[in-house]
Amino acid sequence: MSDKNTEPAVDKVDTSYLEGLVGYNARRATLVIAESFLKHMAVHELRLVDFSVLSLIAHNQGITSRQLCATLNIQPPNLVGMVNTLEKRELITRRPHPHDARAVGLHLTPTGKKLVRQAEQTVTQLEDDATARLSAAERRTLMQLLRKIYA
Amino acid sequence: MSDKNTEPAVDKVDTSYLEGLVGYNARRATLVIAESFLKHMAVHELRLVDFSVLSLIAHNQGITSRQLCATLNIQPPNLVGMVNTLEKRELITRRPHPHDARAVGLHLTPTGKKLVRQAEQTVTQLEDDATARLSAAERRTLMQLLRKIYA
DNA sequence: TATTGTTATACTCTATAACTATA
DNA sequence: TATAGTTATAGAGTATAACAATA
Repeated sequence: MSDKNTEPAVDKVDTSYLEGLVGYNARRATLVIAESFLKHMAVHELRLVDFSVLSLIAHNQGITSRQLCATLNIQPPNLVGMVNTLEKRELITRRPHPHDARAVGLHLTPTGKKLVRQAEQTVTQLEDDATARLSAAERRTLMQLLRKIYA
Repeated sequence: MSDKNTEPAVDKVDTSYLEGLVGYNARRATLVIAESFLKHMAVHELRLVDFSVLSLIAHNQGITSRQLCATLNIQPPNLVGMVNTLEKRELITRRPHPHDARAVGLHLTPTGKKLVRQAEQTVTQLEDDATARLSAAERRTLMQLLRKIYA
């Protein structure tokens, strides 16, 4: 065949348009951190959402499932299994809510408290790694700017 | 029952720990933008990933499926259906790759080009809305800091 | 041997409808 | 009438194994 082939081939992919979007950059950064999170949290057998739930219970002893769902944007049916699993692992307990017989307060067990302490240390390390190329001031700026988008 | 109930109840949920994490803030911001994206892109019948694929083809005529997968972190089997759908909608065409008979070059049709132009305008508007509380300088800083995390 | 594109398939994540007990 | 927690279920999204055609 003669070589006057006019079909274009792509050498290096031009991503400049997408890189000009905040959404694209936020998504890529989030995925990188989430991947690191998944890997580092494997030793504790926790996923991202499990850690968020445990940490919120740790800092809000007696929080209800509904409050967790509202805070983390989880649908109530999707939380049920997670809470059951955490309870079976004896990381949390359900106790009656003081003012509302429909609701159940969630509390950490001593084992749960210990795990949260360890997991939060892991997260601190992981966050330091992920933001290693940022100064402390840049890190604060970044979180401030992100909050302006979602809050 | 006597009211010396010692069970704690949570009034306002304390999220300060999670808000101190870059990953948490990045995730929340990403979800807010993604939700807006989904809503605004509904008129074009495009999801986030469809737009990314179309936009990359627009700026890289002749790009292959593999290159799209590598750029967007998609598994090849998951791209097949998307490309088929876009082809059925007559937004893209497959043409032989000039140097590699295994590969297929992806190209926009005139209809596809028109849709990408419209969709990119929608995205610009949407990004402006999402970052309305940021100055132009802050927007640039935000993208720069996010890139330092994932690049 | 390695890579492109593909099929089949499974697993996770997320969303909705409907029920019960209580407010 | 509304809300908390739950069950069942469906739909997206994402991942792996294996194959034919070509490098």
